[in-house]
Amino acid sequence: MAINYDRVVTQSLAKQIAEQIRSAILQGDLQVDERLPTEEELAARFNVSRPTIREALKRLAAQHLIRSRRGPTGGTFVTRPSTEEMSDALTGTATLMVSLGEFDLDSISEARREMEQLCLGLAVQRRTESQLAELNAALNQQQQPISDEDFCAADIRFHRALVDATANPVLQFNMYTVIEALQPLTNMLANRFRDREVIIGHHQALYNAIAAQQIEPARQALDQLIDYLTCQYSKALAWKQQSSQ
Amino acid sequence: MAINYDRVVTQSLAKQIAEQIRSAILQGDLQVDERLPTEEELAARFNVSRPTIREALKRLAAQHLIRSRRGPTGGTFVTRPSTEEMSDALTGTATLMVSLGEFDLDSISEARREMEQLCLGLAVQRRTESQLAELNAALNQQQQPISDEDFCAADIRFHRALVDATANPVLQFNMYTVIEALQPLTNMLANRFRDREVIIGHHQALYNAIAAQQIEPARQALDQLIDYLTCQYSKALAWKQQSSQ
DNA sequence: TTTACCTATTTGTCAAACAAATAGAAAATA
DNA sequence: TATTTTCTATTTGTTTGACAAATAGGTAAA
Repeated sequence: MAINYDRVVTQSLAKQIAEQIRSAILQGDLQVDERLPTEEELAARFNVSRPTIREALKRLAAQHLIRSRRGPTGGTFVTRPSTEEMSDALTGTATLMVSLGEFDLDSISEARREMEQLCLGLAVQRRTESQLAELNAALNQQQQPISDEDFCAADIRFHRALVDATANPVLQFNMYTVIEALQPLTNMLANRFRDREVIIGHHQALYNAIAAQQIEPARQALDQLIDYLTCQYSKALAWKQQSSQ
Repeated sequence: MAINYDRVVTQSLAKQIAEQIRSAILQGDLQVDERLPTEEELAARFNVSRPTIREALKRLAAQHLIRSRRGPTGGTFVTRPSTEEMSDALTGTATLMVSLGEFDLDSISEARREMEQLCLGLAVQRRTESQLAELNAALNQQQQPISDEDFCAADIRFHRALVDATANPVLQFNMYTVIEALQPLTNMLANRFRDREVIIGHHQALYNAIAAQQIEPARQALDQLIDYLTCQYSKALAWKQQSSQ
């Protein structure tokens, strides 16, 4: 008769413990701001050493699930990650995927075009005066004699303001990936004065159309911007590939 | 005259070290599959203890940036995270955001409608026979007398197949957030036979339109599905809120 | 009333040791 | 000669035990 075997556990103790606590948090069994047992108590409960518990907790902290504080009112608490923390984590992930070649330029371009057009439709309807002001401020910043880094930061600022005008946090959250996934590629063009001029021109057209709440000119400006960027990226990549041979 | 003060560092050593290594990875200074110095060597280099190094490394491991192995050919290696690993991390994040109320139902609904309509446009053009087969298989699975969990899993399977038909990894990556962010809400409806029938009906219409490559019927079917789901969610939430008072 | 000091608690860091996993080399066996 | 078993050194995983640092709140002093 056949013998049944239990699955062999190859994961480290710390990882297993982290997974258990993570599941409890995601399932709502641990509430935000709830205090976990002390490290000593957790060690006793899981029957492991305190350093092992600490390794497990550091995994959770790295995922913005918990935070800790020393002192009599200290301890380890389930945390409420801010949207900014999550976005930073997400863009780091996206940046890694791009650098690993998981996302090719055509896919990024297409995703950005489609998703930003979608946002544009909502932004044209819903933009507020303060969001318009932010778009304008980013545009003005790009027109200054600023560094490549600042130009790129202003570029992100402009597109984030556009996405913020959708008034939809889910779209905002997702668009940050796409906007900043192109960041390393935008860096290739930021040093060229001519490219800056063209980008600023399209941004100006975008801004004008959004301000006037005219969807068609806005769509065309965005299409032309994405077309231009994709074309320049391709040229820059080809040139870079050729000059490195 | 004024005295200048250096910024006081309040972050733990482990976190600071993790951030430095993470930056090196994201900036490409550390390549995938590259082996880091041993824990002993890192401790010497950063002038800290080995347990502190281990805590830093566990943070990076939790973010799928490194992996480790014991033994003579062991060590700590920069890892190439799979798209699945990243998606799992992302959906965990999205699930947390939903449960924390960062994403309200209207925003989720709107984002899903807009983004899935976008994907639908591409999917109708690009779907392959095997993707159609996968859509059909998920649909057939939902029509079986299965558990609530399996019904929800089949629901995700159907929509993932739809998104996969866009042939765009960036859209796929982003859509997983939106698809699974609604997962806890779909759970509310999966136990009701009547709701299942309606959902299956819309899925059938979607499948038929995608198979026939007719965009308008596909759009209408998706709109009706999202409308139905949003309406039922609202009712279920209102009912749940009322019965918990 | 305000400021300074103190205490006990919890996390952060450390040293040292040993366990476990492991690739490949060497030895034993068929 | 080919295959299997054993062994070794390396690196990570885990533990024990200790002490440092941060800290909220209570108490004492000004």
